[in-house]
Amino acid sequence: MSKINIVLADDHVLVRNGIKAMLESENDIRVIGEAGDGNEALETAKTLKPDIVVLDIRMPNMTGLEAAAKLKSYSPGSKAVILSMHDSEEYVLQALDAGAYGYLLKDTDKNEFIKALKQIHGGTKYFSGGVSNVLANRLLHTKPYTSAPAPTQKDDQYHLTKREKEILGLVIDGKHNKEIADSLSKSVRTIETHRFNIMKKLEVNNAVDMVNKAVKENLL
Amino acid sequence: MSKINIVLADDHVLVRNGIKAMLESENDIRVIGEAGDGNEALETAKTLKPDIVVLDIRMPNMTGLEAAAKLKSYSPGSKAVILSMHDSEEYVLQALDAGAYGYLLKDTDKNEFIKALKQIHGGTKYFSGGVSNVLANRLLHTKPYTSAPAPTQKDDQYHLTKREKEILGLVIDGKHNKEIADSLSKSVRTIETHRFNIMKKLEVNNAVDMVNKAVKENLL
DNA sequence: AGTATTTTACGTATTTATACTTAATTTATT
DNA sequence: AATAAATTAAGTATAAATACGTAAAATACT
Repeated sequence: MSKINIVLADDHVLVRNGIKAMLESENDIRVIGEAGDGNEALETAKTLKPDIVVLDIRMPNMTGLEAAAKLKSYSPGSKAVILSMHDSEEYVLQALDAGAYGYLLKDTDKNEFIKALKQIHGGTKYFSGGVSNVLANRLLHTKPYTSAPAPTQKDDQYHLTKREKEILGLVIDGKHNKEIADSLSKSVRTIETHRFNIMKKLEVNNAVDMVNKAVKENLL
Repeated sequence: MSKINIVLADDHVLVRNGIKAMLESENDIRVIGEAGDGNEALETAKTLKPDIVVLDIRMPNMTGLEAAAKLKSYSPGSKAVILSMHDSEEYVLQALDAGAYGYLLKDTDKNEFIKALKQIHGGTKYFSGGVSNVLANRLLHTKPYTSAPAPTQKDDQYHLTKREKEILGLVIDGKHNKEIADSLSKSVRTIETHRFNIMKKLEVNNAVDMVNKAVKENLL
């Protein structure tokens, strides 16, 4: 069996070196190229036709997500893997949407990283355990992901503050105001105020509709 | 911080011992109970109220999946984790549907296992990397999982009458009791009685949870 | 025809949510 | 330092939901 050829794209040389060192011990994996930004990653992939391109999500010129989406037209046989520090739902879903074969968190340990690369090379997607949560919840709440709904002003129309989102989340979990108040060490009146404000913002007039709308508009 | 209390359910003593040995080194995790089949797992959970119940998928009397589904009524605070040898799509999706917080493959290594338990204890779902593929594909190919064919007697546990379902549907639509009463030409008291009965049947104690459970259990 | 289930609805009491307003603190932003 | 935004929380009033128990009709099932 031939080695798995990798191209690493990350704007920090240090990070690239770290990953390279990590992979060096594994002798069926080989880093054949590196890139410092999205464009370069695509060009390198086009030239070297690696099996896998590891893309940092945050890079100059072009993000890893954009690069992942374009990868197949530069090197059809290469598979993109997104590397990220965050387990943000948006990112994970966008990665999926961009056709990425994996989404790895930066705190993934060596063993898992290698396991993931091998699995992906075998054609199976791999999402870090820390991220599977996002997929699971998305599936449970059964909205198939419709690629990015242009977070223009819609985001503002229903703009909720951090605290409001937190409380909304607890309401969605079926918690009573009293429970929420206790768990946040706040007065029940405060929670009531927040709920009132949330309902006003969402233009609804009862808790169930509030939850409905929150889920529908994905405000959590 | 207190330890994470675990109950292990697997029909093979050897497997239980293996897992126990694996977890022993971790000093914020403690195995407080064991069970050899699904029924026993539920009874043990009811008594010991562990944080997490690790359930082998294949067990005598009751499978891990069934036990996971019933766990919340035996020990509401406990989270179920399914342990399986297979990454079968059906199993994974059924685990999700049963409300499990995780799905771990039996070849999961020690580090990952512990990471998973901690993460799950923190309230975040964890699905083995080898399994995330299933979730990802399911999401991409966008058929939201419609809970398995005929859930045998589960149907009976939460059996709602036609009227109750009708009213539940209206509640889910965010209607107030007054509106429901008007649209059905019934008294508000009647609607209240129905709601009370529905909530008793679903073992919940507020409207949002009623809706949550109804959606989750697909009772409409 | 007789029994079981479902649907309807009242009583009574308690709790919780809704509907606003106002306003004192914190925390961010410029 | 000044302004804006967010968080907290009170007042006051009304409306609605929750928690049972009880029970008369209407339907369904054997």
